[in-house]
Amino acid sequence: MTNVFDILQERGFIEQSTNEEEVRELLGAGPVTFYIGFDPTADSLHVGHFIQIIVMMHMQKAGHRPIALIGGGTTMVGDPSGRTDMRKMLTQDEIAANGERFKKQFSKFLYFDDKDGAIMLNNAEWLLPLNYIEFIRDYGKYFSVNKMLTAECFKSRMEKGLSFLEFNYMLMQSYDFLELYRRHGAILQMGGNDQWSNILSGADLIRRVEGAQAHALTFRLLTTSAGKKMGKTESGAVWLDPEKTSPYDFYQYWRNIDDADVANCLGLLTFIPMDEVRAMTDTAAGADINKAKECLAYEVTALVHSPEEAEKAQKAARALFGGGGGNLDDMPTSEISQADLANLDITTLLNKCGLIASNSEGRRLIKDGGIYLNNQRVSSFDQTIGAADFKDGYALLRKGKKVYHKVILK
RNA sequence: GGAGAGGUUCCCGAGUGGCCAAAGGGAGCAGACUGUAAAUCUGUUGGCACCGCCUUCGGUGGUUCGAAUCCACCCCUCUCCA
Repeated sequence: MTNVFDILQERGFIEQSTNEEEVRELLGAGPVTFYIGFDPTADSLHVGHFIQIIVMMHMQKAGHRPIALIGGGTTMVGDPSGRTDMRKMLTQDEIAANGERFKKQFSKFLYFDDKDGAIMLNNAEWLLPLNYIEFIRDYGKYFSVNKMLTAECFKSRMEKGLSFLEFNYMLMQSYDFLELYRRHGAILQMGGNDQWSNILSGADLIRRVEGAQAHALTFRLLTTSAGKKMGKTESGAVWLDPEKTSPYDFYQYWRNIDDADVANCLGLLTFIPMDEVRAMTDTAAGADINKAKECLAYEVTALVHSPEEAEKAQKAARALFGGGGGNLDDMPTSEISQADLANLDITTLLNKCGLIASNSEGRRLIKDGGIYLNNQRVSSFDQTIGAADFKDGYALLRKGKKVYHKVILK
């Protein structure tokens, strides 16, 4: 059987490890219990988390045991890594509620059932009851402030300022690793490359306290070829929760990524064998790359939502962009009543559908020629909408080239 | 605690009494060209009953015909000193 380390490497995940050879051997030798932490700072996981989940899936497939750690405790502190300012403080209730949402989402991707299955834990369990004096006496003594200050994750904050609260984050995460080592024999922590210093610090703590060797392995963050973080849209992150990012929008996000990022994403976000990925993208010149994009969009949507949802999204997208035919049932839709129809103008309608944030924006868009009703450019912002615009009971609104919205007249 | 610098529209960052809804850049949005791509060019980016009106420049008061700009107090951030 192929060593999962090689798989991860081939697919482009691996960025840094404590010792490449040792970690590789470790993963080849037998089942390893490892963990990845997720701080519940929002009410849904997003694609940045998804890449970590994919890693856990690869690892579980290879016979290793994942611990999905929900950071109910660490979120109380807030990770300063990769941030230029302090995070918004969340209340304990919000954190707990978010943690519950995470929990549900995880169960979709990993097996937790049997005794060898994945484990889901929340570090609130051991972090919240910690006693301050006891903790800093027993563990604080192992941390060198001088050394911590040289860590990359703090360096960037030396100018903008770093509160003592956030400075403690590294200790909390390190303690997690130690706790999971003690409870479940976890000897490997993985995470995004921004977690490198936090993870290392935990491995150090285990060595100092327990005299045992623990390992760190970090992955590339999901970035575009231009180095920008992926998974962001104008309306925020690309969420895994279908309520927050509809399967259609999710599909479209991947369908629209840059040519240069397709191969990358196929490696990181799907399970398509790498030789197929290469076959699809290596030679794909010009418009052929679109096939690879469709494949990517379909696969990721199928994984995150379901093959049925992916199918629907694909059909809707093809119907809209492929020119005629196809099924318009699965695109974003609003309903209006006969009563709404009285004196209904285009701006009001756009507003109702959530396509514009203000009437001013609507005016602007119409002035710029960016609004279409039933594929006819709208030229006046006070154009009225009547029953005649609803052929077959619906009207098709479009904003710009890509944002379609169906309005059903009830 | 002391001294200094600073808090401006989504972000960075100009602006130091009227010509400021506020330069410039980034980012977003739209148009053209395309492959639902990139690059490029153009337009645009507080709100509204939109040739006009209303609300914005950390907060609260004040000076003034008029304040993002001046004054007072307060809050917050950074740097140096303790």
